[in-house]
Amino acid sequence: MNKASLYQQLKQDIRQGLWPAGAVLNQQKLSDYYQVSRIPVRDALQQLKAEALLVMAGKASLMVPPLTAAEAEELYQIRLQLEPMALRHAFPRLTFSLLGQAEDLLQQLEQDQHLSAADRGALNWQFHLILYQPSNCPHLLRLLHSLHQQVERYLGFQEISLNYANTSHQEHWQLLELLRAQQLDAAVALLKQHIQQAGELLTSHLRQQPA
Amino acid sequence: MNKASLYQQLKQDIRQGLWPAGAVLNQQKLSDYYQVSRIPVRDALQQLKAEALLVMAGKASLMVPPLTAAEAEELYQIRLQLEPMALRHAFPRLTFSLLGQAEDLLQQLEQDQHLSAADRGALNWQFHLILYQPSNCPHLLRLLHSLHQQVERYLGFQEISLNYANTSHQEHWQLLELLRAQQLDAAVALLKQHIQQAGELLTSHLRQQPA
DNA sequence: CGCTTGAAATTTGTATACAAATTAATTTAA
DNA sequence: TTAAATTAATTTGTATACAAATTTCAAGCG
Repeated sequence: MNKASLYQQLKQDIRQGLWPAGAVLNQQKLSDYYQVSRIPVRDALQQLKAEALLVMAGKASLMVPPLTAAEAEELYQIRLQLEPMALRHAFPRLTFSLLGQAEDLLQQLEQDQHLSAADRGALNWQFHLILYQPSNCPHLLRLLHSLHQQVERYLGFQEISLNYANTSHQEHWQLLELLRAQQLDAAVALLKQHIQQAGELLTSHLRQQPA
Repeated sequence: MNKASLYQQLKQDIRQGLWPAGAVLNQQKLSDYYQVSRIPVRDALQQLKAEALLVMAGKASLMVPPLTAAEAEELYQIRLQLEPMALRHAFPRLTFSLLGQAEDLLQQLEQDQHLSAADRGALNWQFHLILYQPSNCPHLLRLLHSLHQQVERYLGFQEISLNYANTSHQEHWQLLELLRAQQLDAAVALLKQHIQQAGELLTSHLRQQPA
């Protein structure tokens, strides 16, 4: 378990609820659990903190942040501003090859019935990423990646994940269709609607039964 | 020199050109220079890397990223999407007291003739931050803070900084005026124009004489 | 002359030990 | 009984030492 993989493992374990929202992670506990010294644990923790996947709890301890409707809404609103921008920048350099890759992902996402919520989240982001990659905007992509990772924590609930998936599949196919037909404005409009809808679904769910 | 202050010091030293664009920072060199062990150096470096104030150079070494017109443009375009959003969210909770604080900052920024480029950058961000704070969007604010820090590296050139300041002072005052008059839409429009203009000034300068 | 190969040097990653700080628990006073 | 203060426990921060990896550089080959 080296530095990079410890970071990945911790991130996954947080997503999957091993360290649930509100849990305080101290270095000793983690270094015991993962069988490494505190140094790589510190590194991983700090990186997760920088990505806001952990937050300060008190003066010096780190916590898995609670899930709140307010945060979810904020994250989706930021996505709503940035993803259309990414799509616009990428559009001129989108190739049929890329659209094909995106299509493959969609099919996989639809057909594989027994995917975990985490897997679905990852595939969903890969789909979007393929469309945004050609933007040649490294900072924007890094930022979006970070946002998606934060959002994924909210999709750990199977119920949400399923609802989410069903309503968005159709929109995903439509999006590809519009892009293939060179209908940028329509595609952007659909993307906006898609994000807004997903955000509203999630936040309304969270407000009904707070995590 | 503890962990937090080492991070601040390094960041400032990068902004001020002690470690110039393209420089490779290795832990040994820094730990010698700042008279601390490599552990806190590692921590600071990793944090700076997470904020994209340092980038990977090769497989394991970190570099002060080169300044490019393309990056500057990207950063400003992201700001252009996010800052209007922040202002809109903050608007309902903007008080005259806050507007007054912003005014004080502007005056300071105008009157103090012998401010360093770094100081001007910091004050400029503080001005914007006062207006965005009441948005109650912690993620958005964190993100904008990070973007501003990256942009500040580009304002180290006194020539740019001065030009920038002169053209933007008037817009800053106007912005406050519109906000005080509850003219949100006009204020947002002006803000957009302000950011776009500043971005274009910077990128055109960079394209003329690459850093 | 350029390219690959391999070894030496440098640099990063990790463990352990100890110092400093924070968190908790317990005592003491109002 | 509650709240403040002090002490004990835990936890984080840092230095040093060593292992693993990367980078550099020079020799060998085509």
